[in-house]
Amino acid sequence: MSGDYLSLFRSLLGKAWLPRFQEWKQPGMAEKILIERPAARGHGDLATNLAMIAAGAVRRPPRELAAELADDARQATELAGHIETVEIAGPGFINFTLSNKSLLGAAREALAAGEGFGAGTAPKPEKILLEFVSANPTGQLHAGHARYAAYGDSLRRILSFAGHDVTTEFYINDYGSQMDLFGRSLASRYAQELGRDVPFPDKGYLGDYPVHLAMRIIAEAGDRYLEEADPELAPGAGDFFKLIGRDLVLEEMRRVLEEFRVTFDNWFSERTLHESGAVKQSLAELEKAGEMYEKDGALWLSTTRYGDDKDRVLVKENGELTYIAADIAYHRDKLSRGFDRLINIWGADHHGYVPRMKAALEALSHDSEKLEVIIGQLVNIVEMGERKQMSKRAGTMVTLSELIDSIGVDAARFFLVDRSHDSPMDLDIDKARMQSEENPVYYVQYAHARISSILRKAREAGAGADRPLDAGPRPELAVQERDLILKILEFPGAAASAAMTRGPQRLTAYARDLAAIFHVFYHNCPVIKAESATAASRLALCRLTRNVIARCLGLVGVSAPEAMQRAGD
RNA sequence: GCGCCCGUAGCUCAGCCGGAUAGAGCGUCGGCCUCCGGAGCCGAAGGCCACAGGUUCGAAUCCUGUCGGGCGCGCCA
Repeated sequence: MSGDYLSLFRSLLGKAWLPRFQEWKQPGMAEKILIERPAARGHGDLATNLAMIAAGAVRRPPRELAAELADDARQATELAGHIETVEIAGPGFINFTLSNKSLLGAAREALAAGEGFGAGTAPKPEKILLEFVSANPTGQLHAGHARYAAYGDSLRRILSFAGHDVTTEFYINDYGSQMDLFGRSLASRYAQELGRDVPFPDKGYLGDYPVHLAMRIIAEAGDRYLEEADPELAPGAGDFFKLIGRDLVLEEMRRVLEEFRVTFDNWFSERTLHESGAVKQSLAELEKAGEMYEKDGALWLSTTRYGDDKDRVLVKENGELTYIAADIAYHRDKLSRGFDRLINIWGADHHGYVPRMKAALEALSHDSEKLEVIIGQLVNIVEMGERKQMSKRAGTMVTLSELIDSIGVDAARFFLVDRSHDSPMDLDIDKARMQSEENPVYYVQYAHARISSILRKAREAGAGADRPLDAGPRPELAVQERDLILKILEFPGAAASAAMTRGPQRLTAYARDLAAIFHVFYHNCPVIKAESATAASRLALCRLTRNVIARCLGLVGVSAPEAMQRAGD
């Protein structure tokens, strides 16, 4: 946790106050110290509400406790040099004003920490498997997938930065009745394109996409598979085509995801679980553990024993396996790979599935606490002020590819991740396109470009752009300069909070704040034009600010440009 | 009917392990470019934090209920 000044300050306070906690017989109090930035400027740089928390336990007036704590802080050798003033205010807040020297020292350390500033905040680093998107390989990725892709990939970056060992995985649902239907739809379109009438299956995959796939197959292989496409001649026609189709679809998905800056360490095929016997094996294990029973000709798993609201069928009456049978084997496989935690990102339409999956893991004597399912709310497409459901059939589907084309990767990723994953989102594609130039992402990127420009100018002028932050004495700091440093010092906390709450929007919000504070600093504090020592110090502060902005953007997969193109060009 | 999520400025949404005067972007109105990038800054208007109770010194935040919206409740995936 290098460069985390606020944590350091907290632990110094804990040390200074330890005798007082012992006197109050509240030895655990040090854990409860919460350091915040007060909302109002008159309330100092940092504040703690500890006296008010303690008042309840000690049964004494908060202001009285605050007075004692404030005295201790003023006299503590640990804090000497860090603190300018300590004041009590309101119902019992203790407000600290930090010394310029301490602030500059903190900024210097943050700069020296470089890439490591704010990294490694996880209290207990874990080996994590993060599974997301996992779309059926039967069509294109849509805006809903885009949301989960942006969210999941940001989470990968954020959790890794916090010190976790993260592996990402895309589960390919390439087995079962949907795939069969897809294969038969594709076979039919292929034959039809070649002039042979092979009937289109009932409830098959409509739309242009299977037709495009068929045409691609023709472009590559001509009519070579024509006999294969006809179920009259080849009983396994669907099987043949679904595998070709799957590969084409996956290739396309991978390409679009990469363009969206989302990559997966593993692509895991459901089919392989059936072929390797892994599904049968986990069924046998459940059977052996006495967790299964037969009813109505089907095989059931007693998930109700572990909190599910009804038992679930694993083997259907007709002998086919249900989706969850394979999913159990899949999660068993994940756990066998030695992960401390499995994080799954599922759409809200799958949330009812969580209890049965956890129950299944319990039935296999696994700790279901290891499975963390994050439910992402859905994306509504808004057109002409009207909400439409995302539907492949109704043609109201906006694809990831279209989204990238209309607003670009940066704006799309920032937009998708800027609101919390558990509130539903409206996406008006036309509005998004029109407003793309006013997207908040540019506000943050502009600050980065502006700083880059200042640093370029300084370097050209030989103004010492690379001099260390503490070059020369700097007894004075402008308020805007103090605000900027204090905001930067919040970064490790923001990154930690984003990781802990699985909330990338903490970082986009933080980045916006930081950019705003930088713009204010810029308008009030000359950098290059300041006298030499001040200029050197401010240039270093600019570098630090740029690093942090770039880091925030990088953690959500958004680029940090050295220069912005002018709007309207 | 039961379960999960959401209800905060005109719009899109942060804040939700309780804290001081509730924030941002967009939109509206008024200022600021001989000066390091005006995609910026400064100011103004705009809020019973859905509603009603409860816990607390203190509630947008925690608990209960009501209303409104989304999503589930398959031998589909």
